[in-house]
Amino acid sequence: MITMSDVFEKVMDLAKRRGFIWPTSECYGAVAGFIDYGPLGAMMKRRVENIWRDFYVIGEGYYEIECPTIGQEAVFVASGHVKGFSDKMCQCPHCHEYLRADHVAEGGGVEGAATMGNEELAAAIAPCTCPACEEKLGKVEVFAFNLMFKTSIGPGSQRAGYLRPETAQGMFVDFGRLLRFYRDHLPFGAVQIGKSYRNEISPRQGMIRLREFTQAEAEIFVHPDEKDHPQFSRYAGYTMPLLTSAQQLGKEPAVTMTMREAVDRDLIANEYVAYYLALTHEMLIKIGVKADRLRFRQHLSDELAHYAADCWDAEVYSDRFGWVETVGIADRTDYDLKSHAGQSGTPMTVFIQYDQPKKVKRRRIVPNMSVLGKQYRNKAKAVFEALAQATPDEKGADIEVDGEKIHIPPNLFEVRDEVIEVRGDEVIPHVIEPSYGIDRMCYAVLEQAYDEDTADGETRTVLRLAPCVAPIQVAVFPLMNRDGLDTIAAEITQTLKARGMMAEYDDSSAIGRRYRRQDEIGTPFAITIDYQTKDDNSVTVRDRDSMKQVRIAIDKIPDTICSLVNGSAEFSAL
RNA sequence: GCGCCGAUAGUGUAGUGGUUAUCACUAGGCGUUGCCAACGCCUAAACCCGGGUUCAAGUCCCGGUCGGCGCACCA
Repeated sequence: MITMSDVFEKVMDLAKRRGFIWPTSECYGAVAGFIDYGPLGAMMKRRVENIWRDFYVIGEGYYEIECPTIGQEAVFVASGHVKGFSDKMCQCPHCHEYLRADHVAEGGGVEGAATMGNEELAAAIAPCTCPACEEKLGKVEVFAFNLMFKTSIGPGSQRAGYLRPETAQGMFVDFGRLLRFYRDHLPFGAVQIGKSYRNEISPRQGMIRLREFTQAEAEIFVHPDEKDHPQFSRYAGYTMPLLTSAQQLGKEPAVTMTMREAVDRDLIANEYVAYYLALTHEMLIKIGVKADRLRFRQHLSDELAHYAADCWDAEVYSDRFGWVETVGIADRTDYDLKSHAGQSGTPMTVFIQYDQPKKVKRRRIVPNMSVLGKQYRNKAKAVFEALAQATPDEKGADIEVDGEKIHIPPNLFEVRDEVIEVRGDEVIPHVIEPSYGIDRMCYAVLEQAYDEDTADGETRTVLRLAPCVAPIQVAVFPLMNRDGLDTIAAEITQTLKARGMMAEYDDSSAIGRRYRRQDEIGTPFAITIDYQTKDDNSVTVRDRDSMKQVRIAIDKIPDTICSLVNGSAEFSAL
């Protein structure tokens, strides 16, 4: 282990130098909040994404969909992003500091700032002092800063579009199609991996806060009364440290307990949330996050979105940035589907059939259309509607239409009591949403993998990447670049590639240098062809972390390397 | 956005306003080399961008961009 105060800089340096990530469009000057993944970074990121797919698409059976990254305005009106994703801001005329206008107002004792319009708020904060320079603000302009990138769709810019600030909305608006795809059954889920965009005011911290970033989100639609996960037994006994809201308020350390216990004690809202907390824990460990640098923190009531029933963040500890929110797992209730149903006019419900149809008594009031229609003419429709809701007695029914009280005598309608069969309910599903920040996961993987040790008195830089996320899975070296060793090495490389392995052949310079080069980019295994190979068809396999070597037969190479990379075999057991 | 600090080959760096911009590593070529950054020879490669001051700017000044830190922001 190394103790380095600034792993961040070393990791970023290595990332730039060896082609993991670098600033975008450097020849024109980079742009804050945007990065390029280089050859090795893009490869590693795909591996992380594919492990995510293994868990959600293959494991859970939630199919992946792909929606546009530009959405029309209505989508984000419904989601609340057009209104709620913007902050009311103002600029101090004295020190030119940008300030949150509503925060200034609250600090100055103004009530109801959150609901004020821009002009009203500007007037309200005029007597307040600037929190930065403590001058009296006076006349300022309050303006909205929306964190969404806005664009226009088609010529003439009649139609507003936004770059999506999250992938989630695509799955919500596709609800009807997805429901039919899953043959009208709850629960079901859909997932999406893709770019999202937020026009951050001041992005910082390398790849932690980006203006364009990759999200992997799952939207799991469940019956609101059935939040027990059918496969919960898989994780019922799974333990991990939980930092509940109570623990945080009491400044107590995280508690470790099983998921079963956490749900039973109501620390986690339901089995679904608990299941995905555990699944997330398992996945983050698999990609190489260290258990002691991973915790799950529950949102406090004041940071919980108003519609959410429960929300937990998986936080990964960074030497540079402290605890970084990397995954969010929320029970979003029926908020999103309700919003889109309301905005679009399309019902977003599932018909849940009863085991037995219910017989329900119903009173129906049938108006005498021909008489009432003539009598009330253009008001007739409103009269019929009011009458249907009325509770008539033997003297007739008293209704009110447009403020006018109307008496309908009993001979102008008929009251029918009937028994009808109700076969089920229309239910708005609740949504369980695990949402992963892929870029942050990649950063965590790199930072935690970075290590320096001493080999032969020299410092060795080594990325201890989990074999399953390492960009290059195996390197193949001929000990000498002659005597046929190079052709044997080239053949082995081809064989490995034919098995789908990312194998790299290298015959340049000294063998030690080649090992070091691969150590630095995290290649877990190296095969060396030496003179003994020509005698007995065996090669050495070298382990990156221990630098130990074992001999294996050439024909065993593909199977052995595959098992080592996918984790079904350990090097130490060879 | 504000404030402070910084920016020189791929990386890390030296560089009092005045020669052909220093050194190391890295990378490429050739040779050598029987397992962990070996060696020899050769080669490639940089003053962030735009103004200004000056006879002369990598160096001083102003603006911008990017990066780091603090503030603010982070549905």
